[in-house]
Amino acid sequence: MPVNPIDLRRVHVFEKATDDDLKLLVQRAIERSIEEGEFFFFQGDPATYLYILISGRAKLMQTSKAGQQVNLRTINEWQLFGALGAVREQATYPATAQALESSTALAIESSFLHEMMQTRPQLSFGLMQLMTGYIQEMQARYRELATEKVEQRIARALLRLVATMGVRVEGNAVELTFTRQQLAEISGTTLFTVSRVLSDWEKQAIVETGREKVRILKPHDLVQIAEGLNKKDG
Amino acid sequence: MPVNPIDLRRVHVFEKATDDDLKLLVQRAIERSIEEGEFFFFQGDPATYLYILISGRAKLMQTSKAGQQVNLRTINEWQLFGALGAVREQATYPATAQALESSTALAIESSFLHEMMQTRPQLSFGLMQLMTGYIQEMQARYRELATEKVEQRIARALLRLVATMGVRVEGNAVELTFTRQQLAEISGTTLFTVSRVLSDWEKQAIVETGREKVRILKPHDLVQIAEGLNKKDG
DNA sequence: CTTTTTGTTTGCGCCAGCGCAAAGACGAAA
DNA sequence: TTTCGTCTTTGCGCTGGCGCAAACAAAAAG
Repeated sequence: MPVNPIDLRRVHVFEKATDDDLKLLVQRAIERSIEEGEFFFFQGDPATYLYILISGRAKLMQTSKAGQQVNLRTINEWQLFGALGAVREQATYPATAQALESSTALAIESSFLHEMMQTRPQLSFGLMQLMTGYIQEMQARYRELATEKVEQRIARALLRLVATMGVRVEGNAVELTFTRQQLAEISGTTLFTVSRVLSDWEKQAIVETGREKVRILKPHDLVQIAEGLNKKDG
Repeated sequence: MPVNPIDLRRVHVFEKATDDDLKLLVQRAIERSIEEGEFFFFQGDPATYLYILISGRAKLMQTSKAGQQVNLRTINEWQLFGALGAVREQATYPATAQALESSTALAIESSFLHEMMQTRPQLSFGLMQLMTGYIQEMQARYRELATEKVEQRIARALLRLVATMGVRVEGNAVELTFTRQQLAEISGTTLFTVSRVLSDWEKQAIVETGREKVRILKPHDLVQIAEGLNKKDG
């Protein structure tokens, strides 16, 4: 089903675009639907299209020569990804985008956005803001990985996920749908360690766990842990 | 001593700027010289100026609430830093910039560059390219930290430093000037571990070390190590 | 229903790398 | 030269967190 141009306003980068520009974008866009586990693009492919996720969920990940993977971030609805090609000619995607569930995205030619930005500074600023956001997030995550203990990192990962995609259930509990494996990748550890830590927290009634489920009962305690202030009842 | 506008071309972002624009920038710039160990700005300060390092060397670092530090990158001559404020109004610096040696930089008001970018798409693209470069580097470093062993990370850090600031000496050896502590911060480990690893490599004649000096004799061996292919004579 | 697949938990062994301490080496200054 | 401060090395003990294996649990498929 066709996308309403107005909906594109939900994409931060296009917040201040004119109605006409949005219409242009939608006209030039191709809709691509893929199944869970399939790929929008692979690391190393020429970055000819940029994508806007309109339904579903995807992840960006990076692989080293030795074949080891890390998750860079999770993409939710109305988020832009793969936009690098609009900046640098002949760029290749620095990461792989894989659908976490059946997903649909709008694909727009990178060169088209590039052209539009030539005459629309607002668009450039929008994209730059998106980029500075990434830079800051990556810097923060890098610092966390370098200086913090696993427990802190898992806590932080959970809090970040709550902010972007938590679903409020009864009371002030919030529920997340994630496998231990995914959580491990996000927080840079192993599924075993995640499982052990979550079991610990469950004993302390900070969370409730289930298959592919984490329900957060005491967010404040998680914040304490994330900031390294949980000096054993200090 | 005054900066020649033409020299600003050495800054990637200004590569394609007109002579007039460069002149404008220099006119609006303030020269700031600081001593080793002093600061251009602190994390959390309002990002009112952006800087171009014209001599010396500086580092960008980030501190967590708990006071732990990481180095984000080293800034060399003719590199732009602290440019975030030109993108987002009322932004604050997400990192602290400290001089590694006596350094001089041009300070330009963020709002001024912001204004210029309104009418000069080339400038925006230049800045975006800088940003995508950072994003990619941070992503790569994050992956390395998450998946690679210390030895690999130290090797990688050395190779990166060689590329940006290595000084060629006799033969094809390259020399770097860094304390073990700095190398440790860059590669996300401790000065002890760096020392041990370098001693190892010295025994294998891959490097020669001295006080604040690392001379790389066999870069190729380092590349092997960095890529995790040094399976004990595999 | 049964079987298969996918996800989770937990025990156990192990080791890379950290932290400390103490000694050594180098460079600068006097 | 000696002194002083900074940087480096190395031994030693310790532990956080990884990796494997095996059992268990829940969902999906048949």
